[in-house]
Amino acid sequence: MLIMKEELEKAIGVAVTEIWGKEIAVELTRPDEQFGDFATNVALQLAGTLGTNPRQVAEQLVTRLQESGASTVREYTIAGPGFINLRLTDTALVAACNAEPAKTYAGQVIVAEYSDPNPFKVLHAGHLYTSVVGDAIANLFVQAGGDVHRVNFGGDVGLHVGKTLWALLEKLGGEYPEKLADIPANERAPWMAEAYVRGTNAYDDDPIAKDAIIALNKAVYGFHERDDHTSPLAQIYWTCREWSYDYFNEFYARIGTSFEKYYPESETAGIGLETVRRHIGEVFEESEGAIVFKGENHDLHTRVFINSQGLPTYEAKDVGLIMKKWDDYHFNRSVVITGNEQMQYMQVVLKAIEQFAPELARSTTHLTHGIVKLAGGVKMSSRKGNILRAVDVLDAAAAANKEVHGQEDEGVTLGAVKYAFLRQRTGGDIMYDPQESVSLEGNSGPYLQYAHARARSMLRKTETQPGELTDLEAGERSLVRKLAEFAEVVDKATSELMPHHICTYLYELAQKFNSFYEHNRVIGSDRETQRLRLVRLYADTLQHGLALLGISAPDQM
RNA sequence: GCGCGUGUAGCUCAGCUGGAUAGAGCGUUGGCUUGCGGAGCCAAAGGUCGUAGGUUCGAAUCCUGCCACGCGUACCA
Repeated sequence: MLIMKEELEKAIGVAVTEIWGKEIAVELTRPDEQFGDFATNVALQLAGTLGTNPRQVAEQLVTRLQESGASTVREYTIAGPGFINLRLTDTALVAACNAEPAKTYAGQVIVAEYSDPNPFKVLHAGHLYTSVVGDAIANLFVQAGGDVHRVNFGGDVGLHVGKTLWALLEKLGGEYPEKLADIPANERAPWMAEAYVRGTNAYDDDPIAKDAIIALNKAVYGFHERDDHTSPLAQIYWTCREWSYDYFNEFYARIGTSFEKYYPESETAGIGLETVRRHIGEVFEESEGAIVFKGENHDLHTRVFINSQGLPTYEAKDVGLIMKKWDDYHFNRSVVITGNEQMQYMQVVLKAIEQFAPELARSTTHLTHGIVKLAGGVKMSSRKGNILRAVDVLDAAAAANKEVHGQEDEGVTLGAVKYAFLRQRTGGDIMYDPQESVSLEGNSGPYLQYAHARARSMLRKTETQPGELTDLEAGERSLVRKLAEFAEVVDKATSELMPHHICTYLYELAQKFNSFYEHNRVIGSDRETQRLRLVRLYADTLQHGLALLGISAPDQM
């Protein structure tokens, strides 16, 4: 389709040049179905510079196109103030359905970093959201031919570790790593999460605890520097760190994503520190005892990269991360997905990197999203940390699904959550309503899954083999027209890194099909082979689109 | 204060590289079932696109002011 569309745009551009001697970028758009398959407003654009009536311009252009235009176009019409609408031949339209999305990233190495949970802490709703979005975006790169590497970054060192460790010691009654064996595997994550909350409160309320936590934080850096795995405290640290990664992996497996590499901060801190120090004077400078990057010179904020104690801040660790990713992958493009509270922060980091490694900064894209809000609110106990956890969201969806559907179905529950997250444009906060997401009516993941299952069911029901699609009837043509848009929609979602376009499209497609289905018999009709082909095309397209979103398309539900 | 972002129907959202009557879903109202999975389809009601200006043949879309909310604004991430 893309190729055909580009050819048509080019042909119109050539005609314009031949008639008026002007170069103009022609862009075909998708008009309302009543007008045609493609439309262009070139006549309106030209009328201004030519000083003539747009409809006259359109007529002149259409006459020319009718003489020498593409064979894929059946007719050109002029409408409204001077739009030119094109209607394709059935053959061209059907051919367009089989077009593959563009392989924009063929042969390119892409690193997608998302999710980024911190060891020793709980996974919250934001991690679920960013994981779902990141996974879908990574899928788009894969679809476009990229060699995609999914990676994850998290703080296995830092104050939050000290806080958790402090409370863990209290729970254990001291540095007794052997007591960890008493914690059952399924209680480890909540046990640690609770410790983090307790440690945080102690840090804020109790000066003595605060000093102890700061000391613990320093001690943890020491475990990495000395490669200490044997001292009692180190044993507790490494074991709990491992527990965290187990907990993350279990969660990712549940939601159907996985990462090929974790970059713990402990591994990026050193290289970050080193890199920043190497560029003191040219890029970074000393200020009030710290090493900073003067963002003011670039219309950004000044930020600290190495604090006055000589420790790397997150800024330096992020510098290290980008350097490390580069060493590991030599990527063509690196995408980092985080919450939008980090947007301006990341601009500073990238601007700093641009000063000494411009190609790295240029090939790095930072995408941000908002936070997940639960419709109707949810009871959040301060004992749990007063946050909406990832499992709370999944459990709410599962409960709603069970209530409506009468049974548990992880595939449907996940489809509901993922679709609800992805159908909204990435960037702003999103409102999640569990009831609505599983409702199976309206714009939901399960609606699409069901639509797919129903189509597959029809294909199962008959022995007749799908045939060629020709001489389309009105209802069929309308559906084919929609199917032909798929590749374009995927391309748009890929170039903008906006998966929601696919959601919007799939829902419109399903509505189109349901309408067709309601008014046209397939099995047993005299156009059965043709329509079966249409049904299969539809089911395949739905399945393909859902797969890009990371949503399963069961054959039966 | 400054910077970034958001503001579209009762609710949740598309549309935002300017174009043809501003689109969906939920909810509301009415219709369709002796049929391939009715978890559907058809239809109606509902919007001064935050607000005031500006640019343009044409603005939800671009520019400016203002209002509301969110985030950021040096040693957190």
